Amino acid sequence: MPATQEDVARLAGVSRKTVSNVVNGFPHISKDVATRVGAAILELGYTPNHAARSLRTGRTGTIQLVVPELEVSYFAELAQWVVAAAEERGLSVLIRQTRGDRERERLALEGASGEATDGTILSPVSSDLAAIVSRKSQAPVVLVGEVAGGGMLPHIGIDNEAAAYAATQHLIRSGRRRVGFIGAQRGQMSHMARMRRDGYERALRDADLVVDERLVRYTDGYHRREGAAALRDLAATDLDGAFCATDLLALGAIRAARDLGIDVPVDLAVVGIDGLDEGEYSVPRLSTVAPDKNRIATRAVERLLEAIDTQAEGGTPRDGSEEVVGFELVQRESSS
Amino acid sequence: MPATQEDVARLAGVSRKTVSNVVNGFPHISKDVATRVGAAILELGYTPNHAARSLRTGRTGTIQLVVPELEVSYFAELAQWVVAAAEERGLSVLIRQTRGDRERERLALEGASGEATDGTILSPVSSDLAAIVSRKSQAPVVLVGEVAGGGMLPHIGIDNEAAAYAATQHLIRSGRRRVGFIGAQRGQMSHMARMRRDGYERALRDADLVVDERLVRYTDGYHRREGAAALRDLAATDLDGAFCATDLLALGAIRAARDLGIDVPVDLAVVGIDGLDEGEYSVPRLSTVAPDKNRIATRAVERLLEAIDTQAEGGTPRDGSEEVVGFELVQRESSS
DNA sequence: TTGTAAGCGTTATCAA
DNA sequence: TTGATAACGCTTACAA
Repeated sequence: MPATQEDVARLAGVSRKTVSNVVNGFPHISKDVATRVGAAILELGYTPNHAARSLRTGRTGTIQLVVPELEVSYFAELAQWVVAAAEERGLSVLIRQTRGDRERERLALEGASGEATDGTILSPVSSDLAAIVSRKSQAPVVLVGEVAGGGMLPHIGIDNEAAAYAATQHLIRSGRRRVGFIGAQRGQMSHMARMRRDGYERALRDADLVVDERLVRYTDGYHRREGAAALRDLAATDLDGAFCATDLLALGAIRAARDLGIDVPVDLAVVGIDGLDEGEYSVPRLSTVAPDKNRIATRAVERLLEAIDTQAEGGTPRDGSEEVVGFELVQRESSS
Repeated sequence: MPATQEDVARLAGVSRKTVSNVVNGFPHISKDVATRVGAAILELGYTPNHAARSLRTGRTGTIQLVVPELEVSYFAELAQWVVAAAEERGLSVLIRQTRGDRERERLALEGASGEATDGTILSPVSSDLAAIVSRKSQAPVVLVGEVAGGGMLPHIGIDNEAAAYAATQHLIRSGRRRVGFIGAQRGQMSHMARMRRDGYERALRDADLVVDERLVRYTDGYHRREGAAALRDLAATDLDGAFCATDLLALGAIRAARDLGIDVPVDLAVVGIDGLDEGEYSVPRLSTVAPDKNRIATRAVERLLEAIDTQAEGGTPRDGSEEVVGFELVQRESSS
């Protein structure tokens, strides 16, 4: 049976409220009382009861991170930064996986775990999430990656069109003329997939190259396996460059190319997006467009915290503004 | 302002307790009352208040997963399985990262977040954690991976010695005679590092090969970078095989070998441990000893749940028994 | 500077 | 089968 404030108060010979003051670092406490209470706390091994505290304050000190799946390295790296940024601000992070499932996504926001947290950082699977915005007076949500909710929710991410443009342009500048596209999407065309595709096409047009549908493939998810399958499918064409919507797809594509005797980068140049650590050590090393993941995570946590505070003060949360984070084109061996 | 049981009770014309009964699926409720309450809940958009419920019940419905860092793919994959297994049992997972830091590890168990969860699945950084066991009547802990607490805590993991033996033996059988070891550890020799090293040595001895300290390197952490550095360091020797304590170290080693013009597997055969998805698509594909990660995660969640229930019923938790999970030697291109 | 009283939303106990 | 009442441990008025 853990000790309560009551126990500490009794042992220290003060009132419960005084213990509370000491615990919360309330300013006006006499030296004598402070040390007495401190000693009692130590002796009893008292820890404030989290549930009682949040029942009273309405805050849990926990935020939720909802991603498709941690097995996809981008989300693991993002999660790492989110957990770190949250820790710096005294917050804990609850992680949920949607596996690209709408129902799981909805549950994460409306179900019990939404109630157990102060707010959510969501990497949505699809842009069609009217449901997200229509939630009545629930905890705040900040979007990361995919855009959703029709621009009604705050969103942190890179300029996907520009990132795709940079990647494709890089391939063209390295002398490729038949540049293909391997894009990830769940279900129907997502906003992110469309942006990356748009950037790809604009880069082609700017270089006076034609957009050839035969060089374009879509995958259901983000796994290496799917990138490999897409490339095998493209191998019959005269492809000499491949812009992949994510690094994992690119790494899968490189593996498949290798199996088919296609030399990367000689026969085929490959560029991805994500800036995974894995691409720095792959064979060949992967050229990529690296978003500032640390910044995305940090800003997402900050924005969420702002929204939580605003709502707590009864204010109306700032409506969904877009926040664009930088990226960097990293040229490595897969595209030289 | 979210609706409370009180509001629902008023609208449905029943008492608060009745609403509680309906919400918790209590057996004896008249059809009529149930539907009336159900309608009221829907109309008001009522969700049970998590804090109040856990204050009352003493349960949070959340468990903690404490790992060194999610950026290390093994932990990301493990986390994925833990989150999935927890979800199946109606639990949420709070993730904390220790970054190999003792203080963070201690805080995760004793600090506020320990109070916010029903129990902890811990992947400790070192075996020297007397502190873990000496915690007074705190929430239960189940260990995963590294052993700690002097066998006083339940532990789920593979037989590290046998896994290392299998990996090393495989290298020897493929004709290697100068097999090196690249091992991960934080600070002083961890229990896991020692077990893996023991298995490595036993396999050498069983094949009448000598253990040569010059072929052994230790890294501080688990990153590709460190595996690469270790291999560069070993390159001056006559090494023809390398057993790496983790897949990430192995992948780093392969990259470094490549850079030095060492052909894997012709000049150097490499085997890791972890069974990462990454190794299935790397160039060359990575031979590995794959633990049943799903089972480790599932059993850890189950054991933790058992311990939580036992403690809730006032029983003394079953003492730290070891639970061994299977592994599989996966032969791929890096060691043929 | 400290103490007293009240209540956060829920479930457990016990009567009705 | 349902309802009243009392906690759970804490913080926030307000009073001393």
